[in-house]
Amino acid sequence: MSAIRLLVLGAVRQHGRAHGYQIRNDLEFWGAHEWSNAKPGSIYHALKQMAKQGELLAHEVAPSTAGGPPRTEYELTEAGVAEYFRLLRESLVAYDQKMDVLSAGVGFIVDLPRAEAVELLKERVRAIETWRASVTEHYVPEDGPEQLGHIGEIMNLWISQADSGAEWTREFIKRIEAGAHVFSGEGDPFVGVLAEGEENPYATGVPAEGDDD
Amino acid sequence: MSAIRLLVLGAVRQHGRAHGYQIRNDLEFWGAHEWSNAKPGSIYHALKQMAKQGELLAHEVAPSTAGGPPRTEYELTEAGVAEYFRLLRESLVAYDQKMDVLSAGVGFIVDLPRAEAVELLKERVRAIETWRASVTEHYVPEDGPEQLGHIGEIMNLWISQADSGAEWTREFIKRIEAGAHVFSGEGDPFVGVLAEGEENPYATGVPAEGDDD
DNA sequence: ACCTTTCTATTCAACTTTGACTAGACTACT
DNA sequence: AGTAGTCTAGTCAAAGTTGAATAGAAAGGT
Repeated sequence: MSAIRLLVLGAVRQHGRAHGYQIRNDLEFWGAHEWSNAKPGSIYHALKQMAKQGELLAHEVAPSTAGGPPRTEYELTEAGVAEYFRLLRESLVAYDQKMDVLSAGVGFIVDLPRAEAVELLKERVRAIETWRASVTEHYVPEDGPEQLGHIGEIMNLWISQADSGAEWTREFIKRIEAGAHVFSGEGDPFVGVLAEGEENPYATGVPAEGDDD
Repeated sequence: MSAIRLLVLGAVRQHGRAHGYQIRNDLEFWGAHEWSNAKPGSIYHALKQMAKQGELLAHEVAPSTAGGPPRTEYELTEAGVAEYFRLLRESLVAYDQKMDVLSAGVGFIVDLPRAEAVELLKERVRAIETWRASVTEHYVPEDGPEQLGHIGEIMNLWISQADSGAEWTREFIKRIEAGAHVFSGEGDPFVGVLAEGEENPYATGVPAEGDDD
């Protein structure tokens, strides 16, 4: 699973109704262009695809109000909302070391009730621990990991990343349990969208230096 | 950059001459199906694409010796060798948090001289540190990261993963400097390929349980 | 008034990835 | 000797991703 659908669904949902360019801007505002494959092409493709599959409803809209070609606005259908929450829950639980998916999930985690968020993250920790156990058990030869030669270093790497991921999750759980952030049904949500016309303080300029990927 | 080309080039190179199914088996032997997109389709596609681009030379080979359709064997061209080392070096230095690329690079790191390996890994550490500095500098508002709400948690996550990646790299460097592993030009290399007919102790069965991705 | 740049919004072709499918040959059992 | 199962080897259509290209409108200079 890639992060793009979750991101697009979540972004459209926050607006109620949005066109591609708005999504693109929001994702940039969240820094998603840094950690996900949220390029224009992918966004428009996801919008069209999900419209075709009935998760989004496409409204044809007159030539845009501010220059450029006419734009299409999208809205979540019921199926879209269901899919959104399915992807959101999955992104928080599943450990497949896809950081972009987890990041997207964290970005929308406050759409869930606090208790469920904690529950999902705890399940995540368990999933990581299970993964770790199964990997160390299956991939370490009886005569010790040295037998793997430098290939064993890859295992080291993955395990260290898994441990650090688990540790971050535990700390995050603690912060949530201590009352951090505003979750679903707890009053004014933190909104991470740009209002029509609001300027984006983080507009594509982060890489300023360090642009050498 | 995806890891597949590096993996395929490296695997073909170790055999001297190999067909798709052999590659597929090697990658499975290394556990690459766990941490990379090395599915059959991708492997065959990469082989054909690179053959078309002159990095591999395709030999048509008679109906296989052991059942199944006729197979095509591939060999690295000079351009292929150059591309292999280019990708290998890039994979070790670049910090774009693609674990599969780094993993592939580590898997082939011993094809480089020990000194160069250390040099590249040190550059990697520097790249991570630069990335970290630029992110914290650009994305933290003046009034503290709390202003970002739960979005700030994503930054926490990325930074913790970066730190753990840097730490692993430093430890790996230490081990190499202390003489671990056998690098290019240091005698019998550690070979991670299966000989014709040798059985694969790690054949697709690792997920045994924990298969729920 | 004219030209250049920038912003808005999207499209497209080329490439890559996915997962299911095909199909021949050997293996083991009844 | 038939046949169910598995191993070998690869293909293909559908989906996703990338990066560049398009095109109208407004802003800003000369």
